[in-house]
Amino acid sequence: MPELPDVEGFREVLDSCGRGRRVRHVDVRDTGVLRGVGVRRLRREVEGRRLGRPHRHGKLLVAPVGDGPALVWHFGMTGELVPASAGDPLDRHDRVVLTLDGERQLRYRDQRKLQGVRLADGPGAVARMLEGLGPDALDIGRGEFLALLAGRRGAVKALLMDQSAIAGLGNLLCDEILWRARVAPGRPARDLGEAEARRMFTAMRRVLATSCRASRVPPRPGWLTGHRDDADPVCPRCGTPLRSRRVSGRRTVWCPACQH
DNA sequence: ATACCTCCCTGTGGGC
DNA sequence: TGCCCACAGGGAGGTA
Repeated sequence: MPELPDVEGFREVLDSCGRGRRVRHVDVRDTGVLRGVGVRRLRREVEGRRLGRPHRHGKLLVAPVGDGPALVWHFGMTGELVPASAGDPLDRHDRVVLTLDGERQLRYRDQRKLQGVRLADGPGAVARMLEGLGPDALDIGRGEFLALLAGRRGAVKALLMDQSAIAGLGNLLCDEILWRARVAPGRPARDLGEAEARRMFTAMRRVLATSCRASRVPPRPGWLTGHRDDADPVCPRCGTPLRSRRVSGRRTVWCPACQH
């Protein structure tokens, strides 16, 4: 699930429910989601400290605890951050439960455990975790975006999906952006014309803005995302049957009539 | 630099 | 009904 808009929603959850509150207890219910940190060190570094202002870069969510370390979440395909009360029944996929002041809880819920939680010792460690990522998709300027496209000969969708080039876009967002900009996913990025490249940037901004408001890529009837799982999906713009194939290892859906 | 492959996990839905 | 496989909105690491 989680792409930039989803993680932005988790950041808001963390900010509104967690910021300024002390972590009373860390309950690791499944160590399979801990990355590079064990239960003991996690508890020692986090329990008793207050959550700071959370920060998101791409699909990573960084939550400072106290004045030193930070929790760093990556939600994989199925992760989410769920606000709860201590008395609420646990979900079978609640992997890590933070109990805060006032019986509040933040639960890291994740079915597949493809990614998980890391602990950064301090600001330097946070920076190292982020250093492989490109600029955040919400921050990148048009000039920088156009330069990115011009510098790649591979498929434009592969570029958008590459977190080291631009951080935050996932499979659904990429397909939606390409569909809105009327660009076929397999086109070599550097072959795009000026007008196409500008449409790509505009589409990215609009799709991100709307998706962030919904904290997800909304499966609206007028969006490609609203139809990709239909039995016989057709383009919501022109009615042409949609096509589907793998691009950069992911299912890619596009309209052969409006995307060139 | 880029395209492919496998692997990491769990759950679901379809075909047989 | 049961079994097996492919696939699912994540990424890393290795190979050509």
